[in-house]
Amino acid sequence: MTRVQIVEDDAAFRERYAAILAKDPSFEVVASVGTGGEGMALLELRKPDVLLIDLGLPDISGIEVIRHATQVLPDCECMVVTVFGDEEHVLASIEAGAAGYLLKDASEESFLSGIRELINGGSPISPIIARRLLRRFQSEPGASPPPAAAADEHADSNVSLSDREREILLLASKGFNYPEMGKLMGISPHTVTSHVKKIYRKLAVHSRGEAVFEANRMGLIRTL
Amino acid sequence: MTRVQIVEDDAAFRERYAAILAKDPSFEVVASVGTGGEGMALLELRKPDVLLIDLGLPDISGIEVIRHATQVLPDCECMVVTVFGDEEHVLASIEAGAAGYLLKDASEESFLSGIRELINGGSPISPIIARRLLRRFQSEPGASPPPAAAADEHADSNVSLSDREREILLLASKGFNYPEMGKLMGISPHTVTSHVKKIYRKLAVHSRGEAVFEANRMGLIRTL
DNA sequence: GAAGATATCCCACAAACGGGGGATAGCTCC
DNA sequence: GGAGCTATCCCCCGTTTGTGGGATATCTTC
Repeated sequence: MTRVQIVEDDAAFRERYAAILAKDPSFEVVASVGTGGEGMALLELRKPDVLLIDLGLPDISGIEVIRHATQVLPDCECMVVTVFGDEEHVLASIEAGAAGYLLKDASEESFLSGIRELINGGSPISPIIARRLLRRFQSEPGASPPPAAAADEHADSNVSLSDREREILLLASKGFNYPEMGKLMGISPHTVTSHVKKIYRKLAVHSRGEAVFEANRMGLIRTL
Repeated sequence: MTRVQIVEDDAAFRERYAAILAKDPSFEVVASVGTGGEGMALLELRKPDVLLIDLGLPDISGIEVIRHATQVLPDCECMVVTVFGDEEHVLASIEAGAAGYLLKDASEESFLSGIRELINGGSPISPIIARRLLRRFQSEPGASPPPAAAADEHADSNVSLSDREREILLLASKGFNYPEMGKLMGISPHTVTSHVKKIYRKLAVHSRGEAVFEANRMGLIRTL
């Protein structure tokens, strides 16, 4: 019998988790609360084997709860279930002692199997999260190449955009939309979207803001 | 159409992988060999999108093949499929550039979904492997830069954003959408839109891309 | 001359965004 | 006490974006 505690401020999600867990009789939800304060208080009372923890809690950060849990209940496995996939949250959670990290859009099956993996000593991690972790790992071990921005023509950090792509990126960074860019460049708006798609893949981003940010960081577009 | 190359010395496994891949018409096995030498030679000829690589090859280590692949085919995703779950192999693979790490006992579904995750920018990792990675992360305090906490007194060039606004701008630059930002900050998505509207007015912009660009130019957000 | 990379065009659809309202509450500064 | 600012929340609605397809035409490159 695996005792599970849920700490998640969204009642709908709490219920969803509980419903999923109810499908496996080997799970028992011993606590289900909406704030970090309640969560921490209940940890020592209910002594769960697994803690499902959201990061965006109204009172304190889920990170704090994880830290507390690993201290007072070293045998309790903490699984983060959240919408946040950014590096800061992931790293902070793991450093605090999280053993698993799932995104909230995980399917029911991966959710259940995730918890089973957890109690079997594994660390289920959403692939998107894992990629960020690996990136971190790859950059750490070796001497990290200093980001010395050589302002040369070939200052690309391994990504190279075509002229057309760079041009579009610049226009996008100035707030032009597809029809406007098309007009300015004398091509169809559809073509612009095609280019943008390729740019996003090359930069590994999924939105304008992110693309401009990354391009800036990589020195692909000049701020002047 | 995703081009897959298989490098695995056990013919039975090679065939199994090919059979599984055949079930999804969007996959095409462009090479399937049993030695690292052959594998490296074929990489540049077949230019696969995904490399399934075993570590225990007869001639050279799969690690070498990965290293070679990431150099000559930067866009090719390398997925290790092996029986070795020890830290050395895992870390070496990842440092060499592996993007995924599955154990050979993975189910057919997790195998297929793993490859799909891979090409979608994720990193499928067997939970047992992931646990070792996390342990590594936890033990090595490492050079994890402190999360960009707080508000420095930046010299804003004539516009001044409130703390809240700056915070949102930073999140926007990292590709978060409204619901995610709301969750992250513990406020309603509606509130986020309100802030964004004000930011746009202050910066005199009308889109994410433009906002990030301007904010960058004005030194309101750091490119890190 | 076949293969690759690039640029071009088109369709379609869900999700996200931008901008227009308006409202309550707390805080500061005069 | 009231004006001004910030933060918070909500609705509506048309536009834009992101992303999946697929297609043709260059122009190198091998």
